[in-house]
Amino acid sequence: MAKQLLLIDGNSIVFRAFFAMHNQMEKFTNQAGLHTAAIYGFKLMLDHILKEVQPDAALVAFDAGKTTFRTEKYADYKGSRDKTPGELVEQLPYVRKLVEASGLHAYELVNYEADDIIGTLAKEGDQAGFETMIVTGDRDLTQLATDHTTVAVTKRGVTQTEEFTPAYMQEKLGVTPRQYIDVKALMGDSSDNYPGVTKIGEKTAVSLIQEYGSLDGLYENIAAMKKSKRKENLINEEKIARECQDLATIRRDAPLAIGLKDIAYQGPDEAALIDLYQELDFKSFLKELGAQEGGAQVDQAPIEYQVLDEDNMALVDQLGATVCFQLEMPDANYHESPLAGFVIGDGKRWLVSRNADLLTTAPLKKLLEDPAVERDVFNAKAQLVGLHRLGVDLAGVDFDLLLASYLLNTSENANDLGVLAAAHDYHQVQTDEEVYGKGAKRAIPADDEVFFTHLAKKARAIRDLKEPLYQQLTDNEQLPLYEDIERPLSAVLAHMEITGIHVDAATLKEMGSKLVEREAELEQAIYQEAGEEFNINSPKQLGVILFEKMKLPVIKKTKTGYSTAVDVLEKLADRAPIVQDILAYRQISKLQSTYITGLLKVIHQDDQKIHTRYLQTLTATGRLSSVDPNLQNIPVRLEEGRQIRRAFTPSAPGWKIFSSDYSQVELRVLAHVTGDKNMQADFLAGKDIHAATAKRIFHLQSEDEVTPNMRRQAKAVNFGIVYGISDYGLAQNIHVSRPQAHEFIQSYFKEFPGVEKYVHDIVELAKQQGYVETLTHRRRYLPEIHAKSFTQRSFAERMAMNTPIQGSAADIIKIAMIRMEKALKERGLRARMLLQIHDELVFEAPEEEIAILEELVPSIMDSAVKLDVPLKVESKSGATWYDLKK
DNA sequence: CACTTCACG
DNA sequence: ACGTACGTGAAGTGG
Repeated sequence: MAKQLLLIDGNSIVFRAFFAMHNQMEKFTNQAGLHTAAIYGFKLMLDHILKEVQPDAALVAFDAGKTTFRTEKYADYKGSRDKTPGELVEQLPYVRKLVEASGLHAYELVNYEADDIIGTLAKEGDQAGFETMIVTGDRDLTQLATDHTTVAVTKRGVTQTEEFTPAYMQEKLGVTPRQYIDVKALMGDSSDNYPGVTKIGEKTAVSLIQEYGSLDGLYENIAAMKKSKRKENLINEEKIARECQDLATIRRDAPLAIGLKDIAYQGPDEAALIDLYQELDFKSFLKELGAQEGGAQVDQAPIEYQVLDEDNMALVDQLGATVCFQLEMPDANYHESPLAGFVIGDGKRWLVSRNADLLTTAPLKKLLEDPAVERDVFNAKAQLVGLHRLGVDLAGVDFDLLLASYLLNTSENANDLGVLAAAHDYHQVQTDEEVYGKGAKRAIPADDEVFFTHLAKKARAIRDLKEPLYQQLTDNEQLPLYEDIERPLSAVLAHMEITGIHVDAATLKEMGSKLVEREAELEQAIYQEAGEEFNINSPKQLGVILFEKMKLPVIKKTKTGYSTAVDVLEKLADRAPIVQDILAYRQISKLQSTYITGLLKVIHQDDQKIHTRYLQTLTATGRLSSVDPNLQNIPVRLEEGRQIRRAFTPSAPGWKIFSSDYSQVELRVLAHVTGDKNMQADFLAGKDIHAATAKRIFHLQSEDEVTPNMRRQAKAVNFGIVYGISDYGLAQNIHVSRPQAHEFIQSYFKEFPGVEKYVHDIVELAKQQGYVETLTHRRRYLPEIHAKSFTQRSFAERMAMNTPIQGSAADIIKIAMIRMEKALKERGLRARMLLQIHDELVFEAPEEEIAILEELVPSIMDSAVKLDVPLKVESKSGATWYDLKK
């Protein structure tokens, strides 16, 4: 088989890719704000063509600059072109990098266009017996087609092409490739700005060339041509036609410094591609490489380890005073995950085992429980819980790779050691997904070598990343956040998770059976009203019933169809009785599936408790989240749902549930960080803040004049400020017109000038430094603050306003939790902290300790930090979580 | 696995 | 003109 030569017209493909993806251009930017759509499109084209042609030699030709021999000869050549957009120019260097990393040669030649390079090499290819494929976005190159050279011209996108061979050109255009030049000479080319002969377009040009064979043939025989205006033009403009012919002719003898022998194609340089994709944020392509090559980017060099067993435990005593440790739990839920093995080591030696029970034996248990040993881990909280299951009390941790990574960049919230290591440019450890697989195929490898190597490399990664990450925390002024807040908090959270909260299954089941009955009634009523049975839980089917069959007005649409969300249904409620029933059905079915069935599934049979997991390294703001199950969204707003809380009871008779929550903590933080004197004055005076806000923005004499509706609106404005206000959002929320909402905001800013200054300044700060911070220097990067897209940029601006507020509130309660845990211990109280719900702490305690908690908990919470306004804490207690009373 | 909906702060 | 309130998790549907 003949050798294959691939020649790509770089500039024209990049242009095509850029304009093909122009409408989604803003979706394709990397973190640094670089546009990447054209690079992306180019990559798609490249993949496509490399699949079709397996080249032995390949080259991408680029234009060297604006001036070429053509512009020297003809000043107007390409003179009408618009300036290349900046969004495209910035991508060109990356396209070259992509080309080179993909194993193709890139070439340009001063004074020549890419076409000429391609023409010259195609000729060399023909002579050397190659089969050549030329890929371009420019039809002019079809003149290069021969029996051994095919010209693929992109159409519409960049991956679909039309392939021009001499035969196809004859059939489609009626001329040969060589004749195509002469056709162009007569008709001209407006995009390249050469005119051709007056009044001759493509049709005429083609028929003339067909008749006379060529431009030369035409002028040789022109005297015999019938007298006409056209003949006159042809004669008068012969010079132009000859010039245009010269311009249209692609050179096949450009003085290239390279030849076919220099452009052998040997496949991609994966490491370079990975670096490039990382810089460009091409996640899907990164994934492809990882999947195809099994993590080729990871250094696969072996690591030395020793397998521990009962007989060589003495090795443990030889470890130094600083050890990296990991109890391996393959399932995310470490309360239940199998304990697959462990690794412990000090950098000199890595000891591994599949037998987690060894950890309960003397030298290892002692090492883990000795406060004098410095232990470094990945996810201290998980290690604490896992070891607790073995009866080992991990005494404390120095470096937690997961926690440190999260603080350095709260948006990089992966939960996998390999992924995070790679994010810190460390490539000597694989991800769990790579080693263990995913989905149903996920399993601990049976092969000792594979499993132990992975464990040892994880431990080594913890060790290798310790110094650089500590250094970065220090540089960011985040060391106190790490050492004084997050690290101690991980132990507090572990303790809360292990303690769990008692849930009475019988109560839930009883509620469940009542709900099932009511659900069935509503279901029948809905079918009746609809006149047919359908799946009420399917928004799609429901949409058909409501908006097609019953012809109710469509208020809002989603990506996929009609919206049937609450706010829509509420607007339709008085038009058809079915809507009320659907709302009621939804409410009940939510309670049933999420809160009755859902919670019953996660009550542990041995202790009748639910043990949630708090995710400490997930949210971008610094809040916790709660999973398996989520105990931070147990119903409270509506009475029917609130009943669920009856099932949450103390774990011992004679005990009670106790809860304290911060009152308006986010607004107090707002008053503090903005320094707004009016808002601070209202808080210092102990006022009802929403009423006080209403009095100010509605210009009332006293708070007595505030109507409930005014207070409600003021409250919404306060929330809006915290969320990063917009008139649109506020208008939606309180159902007023957008100008009206705008008025509210202006009035608010006038009354609270410090707040206005803050929302302006924080966005500027985010733009200037690239991130915002909370009270404790928790950081959130906002690269999209520079986005050109209004939507994206606006999002980032609201995050800039909201994150310091929400995040500082999170800081405050975290500090309180650490102090609270300590206080309970110091005072020898039996009370236990069970739940954190963002601004609320829930405890259980013996009845006789409730009075103590009523003093202690608020005093610790309200003194967690010193703000310019007081923190206010309210407490309640009761027999169950439902029954809490002041 | 994406999408929609709805529970919480 | 653009077109959204901030931060989460779970369940169900349907491709």
